[in-house]
Amino acid sequence: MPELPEVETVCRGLADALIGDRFTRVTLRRANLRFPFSDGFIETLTGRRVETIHRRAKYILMQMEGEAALIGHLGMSGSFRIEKSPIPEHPLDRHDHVVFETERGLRIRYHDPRRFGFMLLTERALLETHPQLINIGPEPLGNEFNGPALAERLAGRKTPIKTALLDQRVVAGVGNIYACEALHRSGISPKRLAANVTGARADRLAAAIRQVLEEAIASGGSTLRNYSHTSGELGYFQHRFEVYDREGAACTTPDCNGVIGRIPQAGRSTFFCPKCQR
DNA sequence: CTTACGGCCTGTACGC
DNA sequence: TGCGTACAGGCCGTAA
Repeated sequence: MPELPEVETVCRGLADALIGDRFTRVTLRRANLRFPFSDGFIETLTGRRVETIHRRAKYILMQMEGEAALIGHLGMSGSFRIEKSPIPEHPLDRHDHVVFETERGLRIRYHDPRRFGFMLLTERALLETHPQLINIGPEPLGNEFNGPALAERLAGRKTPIKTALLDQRVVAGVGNIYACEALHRSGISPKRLAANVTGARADRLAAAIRQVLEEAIASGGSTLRNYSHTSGELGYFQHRFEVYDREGAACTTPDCNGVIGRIPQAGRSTFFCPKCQR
């Protein structure tokens, strides 16, 4: 489920709640998610204070007091819930795989039915060069991300632009929804050869990627208020999509009158307007 | 190096 | 009601 905006919202919510707090108990309710939990996972985190929480692409990076750091990923179905005290209506269920309890009395649970998410321990000095992160492309909300930077990453790529946008080496954090949305907003066909997105088109696409992500983050933050529902669940919020999951509906582009279509690309659904996306 | 594809999991929506 | 199929916001390992 989560793409960059949702992960950003989760990070802010976790940061608001956890920075400066200390884990008093860490419980693993199974031995693995996508990957086995690192050796010493519980021992390394228990008793440690949380110093920083950041996002890189769709990864959650948590630096702990001392030399340890935690790399987390929500996969397709991961979420966190923060509870200030146990809520009777929300007992742990079979998909609550990790539970953190803190000195300030919080209980944070990680819930992930499909278990495509993961949590890995590393050393903070190795965060930048961790195999999971080393090949990730530029952050789309960063100062250095623009049309020329995007075009450079797309050069020589013989896949459709939609498929290329999902490659995290091209640009960090874009997933299926926002790839579709950004292409629609910039009027570019998802089928266009990636290497042919250059010049003004690349400028428009880079700007559109930045815009849709920023709007989604703003929407998430305001919807959740302090980045969490009253239930304490982080990261799930509804943003208005122009094309995603709108097959058969009218295109929202002014004076277009097209109908949103859906095609498979690289095993994923692409939603687009065949009329105004070229 | 890039690209294509199967696989990992569970849950849900839908057609019969 | 049940059963089968398709699909779901991600990414990894392997093969070509």
